[in-house]
Amino acid sequence: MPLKRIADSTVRRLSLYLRFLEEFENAGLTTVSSEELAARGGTTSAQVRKDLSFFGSFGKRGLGYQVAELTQRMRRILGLERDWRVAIIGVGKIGSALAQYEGFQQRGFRVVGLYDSDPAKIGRNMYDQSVRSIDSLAEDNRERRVDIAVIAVPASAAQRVADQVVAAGITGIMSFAPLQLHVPAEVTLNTVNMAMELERLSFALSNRE
Amino acid sequence: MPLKRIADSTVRRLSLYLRFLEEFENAGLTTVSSEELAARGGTTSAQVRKDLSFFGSFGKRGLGYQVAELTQRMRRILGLERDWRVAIIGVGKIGSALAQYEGFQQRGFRVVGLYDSDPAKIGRNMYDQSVRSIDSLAEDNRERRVDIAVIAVPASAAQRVADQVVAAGITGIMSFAPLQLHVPAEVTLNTVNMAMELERLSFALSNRE
DNA sequence: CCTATCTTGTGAATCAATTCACAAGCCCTC
DNA sequence: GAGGGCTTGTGAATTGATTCACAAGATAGG
Repeated sequence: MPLKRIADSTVRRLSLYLRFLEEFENAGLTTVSSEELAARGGTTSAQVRKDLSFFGSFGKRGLGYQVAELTQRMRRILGLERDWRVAIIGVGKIGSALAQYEGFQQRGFRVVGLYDSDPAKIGRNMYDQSVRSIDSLAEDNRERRVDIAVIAVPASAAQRVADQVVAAGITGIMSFAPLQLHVPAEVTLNTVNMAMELERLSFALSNRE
Repeated sequence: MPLKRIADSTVRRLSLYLRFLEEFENAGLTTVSSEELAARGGTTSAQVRKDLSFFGSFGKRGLGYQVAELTQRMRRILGLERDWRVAIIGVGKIGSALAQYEGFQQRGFRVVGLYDSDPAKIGRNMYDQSVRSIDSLAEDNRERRVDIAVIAVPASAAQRVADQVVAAGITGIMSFAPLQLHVPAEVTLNTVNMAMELERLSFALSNRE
């Protein structure tokens, strides 16, 4: 639907707007202006309108936006109207935290598989799933049809796991490994790098006024 | 040290460069060019040189950069030459994962306190620390001198906790709560929003060619 | 129906980030 | 110590993102 490439910063803000719209909806508001959305998110009304304008025109001049309608539009734009089938690879601390995270399931990200390489974990039942060997990923995926693989293994194993994920035909990856993964262009990769986030904070704290 | 405000994207890349430099150092390389650093990180050599130029000139023309020297410079720039005293607030799934995360400690982020509001957890010993009530944060901090509070509590409690953190005189916050926190300007806040990251991936997957 | 008051949607202008391109410096060889 | 081959550091040019500013629609009230 979008005519030109959408900037990453725009997508991040859309996600924020959706969060605020849900708040407003829960608070019983039926209508919201770009100014109100902007105030809630610490941005400007022009920014909000520009962001939305990439996808269409959803408001009424003089009036603002219908909360319920805009919420639904945002969900559609962000691809949240469908369920996503997720496999979590690496059932260590981070993997376990994610497997149990309710917000995950609630938003339509359904965990359909847990994988690990540790023989002590393989075969065990954890978080309502039977843990399987990473080596069975490709075979499993013939019927599991996983959309997104969450990579939560140590840095040293991450690239090998990523290769297996790609080989299994999974085209979405969310990685928590603190390094740069290499995947083919047709695979979409999003990395959350905790080390980088800490260092960003360290930099900011070290360079105040 | 930096003369003008440094862009967030620049700091993120500095953090990446540091990671690559450590790799190169482990591999025994003594010298590296901006072109090699760029190739490793999927950017351009001009970008690398421009990023570094905000902080000084660290290379030798015709030769490149000394790996060991540049590594140390990057550490200094990012504020990683000192230890940071960290308190983890909310010892649930995410908080526990972080408390046990070795990369955390290794990079000089020392966990000096665990806090929770659950009476079943308060007083217990977890991960080599005695869990304390969030309400004792301000009092504790008179001697604990925490630099960074990691907020890993449910969204509904996050703003209240943030207020307590600020009241305790802690000026660095890393939040994992999926909402926008409001803090005074003198407090540095960095938010990792998992919901946003998932939605970013969802958007990317939904809008492929 | 006309006027006053809002608020959107969007080109134009500004501000910021990235890329280009090249002079300047360094090493090595002869 | 002069020349060739590299690679840095940085102004200038370009590309991209944000902000400005205003015409166009919409509502409400008289």
